[in-house]
Amino acid sequence: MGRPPCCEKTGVKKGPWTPEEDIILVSYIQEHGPGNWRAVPTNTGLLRCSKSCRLRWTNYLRPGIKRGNFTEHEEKMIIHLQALLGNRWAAIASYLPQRTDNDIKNYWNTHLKKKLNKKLEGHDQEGKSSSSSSSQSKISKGQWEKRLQTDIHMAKQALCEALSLDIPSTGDSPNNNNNSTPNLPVQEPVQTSTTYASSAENIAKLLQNWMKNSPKSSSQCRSSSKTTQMSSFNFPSIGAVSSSSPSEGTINNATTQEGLDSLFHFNSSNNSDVSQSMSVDEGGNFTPENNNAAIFQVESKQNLPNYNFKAEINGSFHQEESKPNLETQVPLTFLEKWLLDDNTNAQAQEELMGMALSETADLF
DNA sequence: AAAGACTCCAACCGCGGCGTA
DNA sequence: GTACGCCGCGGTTGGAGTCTT
Repeated sequence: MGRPPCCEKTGVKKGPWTPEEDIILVSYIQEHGPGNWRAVPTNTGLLRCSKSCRLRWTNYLRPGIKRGNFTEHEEKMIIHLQALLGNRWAAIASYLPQRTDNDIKNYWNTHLKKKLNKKLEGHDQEGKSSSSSSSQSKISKGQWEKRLQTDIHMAKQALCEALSLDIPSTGDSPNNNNNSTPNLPVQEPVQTSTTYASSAENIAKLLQNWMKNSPKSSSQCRSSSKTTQMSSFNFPSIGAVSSSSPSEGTINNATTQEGLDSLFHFNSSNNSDVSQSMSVDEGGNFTPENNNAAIFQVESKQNLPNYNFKAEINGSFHQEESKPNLETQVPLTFLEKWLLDDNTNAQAQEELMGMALSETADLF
């Protein structure tokens, strides 16, 4: 019949992840690659449910995540995509591969919503003051969105039908993630070769913070970028944590210098996805082998489901999503073309972004 | 300086789709 | 065909940090 339960509800740790847990998770994924989340807690000895592990990886530890402020361009992208797709954050995030859906969702809820509300209110005030508003401006936002979504839906259906004749299967895309636009022909909008800050940098920061934190304090402090700097470093005993998983040797190695090297020098030859260059000095201090940012060399490996990276010497990444070239001859609406276009058309995007929503509505 | 209000975001929860036994 | 588990998604929450009074 069915499978064993995902995870026992009892004895599962909740709350913020400690740096130690992060290290264990990262090293495990480095070894085995992402996926098969159910096996992660049992194999690593982490007292976390598989869901929590997956979330931690996808939202925080995963390579390629950009942190910090959203750029104006990203902001505009999100606003427009939200207008198009609604609160389908995963779909929106697929157009901003450096950002997680959680990040985008948070940013929307905390910043953009308010921003737009203010703008909307301002517009309302203007509308009230000037009675001779155009007939178009009378269309409420809700109506406009409905119309937009209907149009998109119809366009997608037409595209899907057309593609089903021309392309036997589009399901092989490694990024075909069952998101809410499954029928959209996936010429993935993400950059085929985009340079951006290493998110492995996140892990570097994390590791640096962790190195600076004492194990005791680390359980108190959050492992986010907000983590306060600690003055001393005591290397925690990861081996102790991994004692519950004797079958996994890699984690036990981490207590030795060799183990550390193997931990920080991601260069697995099988299906591991990341390779990093870092060093740990005599005092156990973690030092990236470059001045400011740690260099993580992340190379494209074959079996990686989602992310292939090429590293540059300056520590930035090229993300090369190995997607099938689904160049189609099917006519697209202007806006969908724009959405499906890659980021090399930044200027065109900027122009489109500059348009008012009411203007983009005319494109349909 | 202290207390309360507010902001932000990592993490949790619950649901639905899909795959598997 | 059915039941069950896994995975991914969107909504929500908890609490640390920051701002205001």
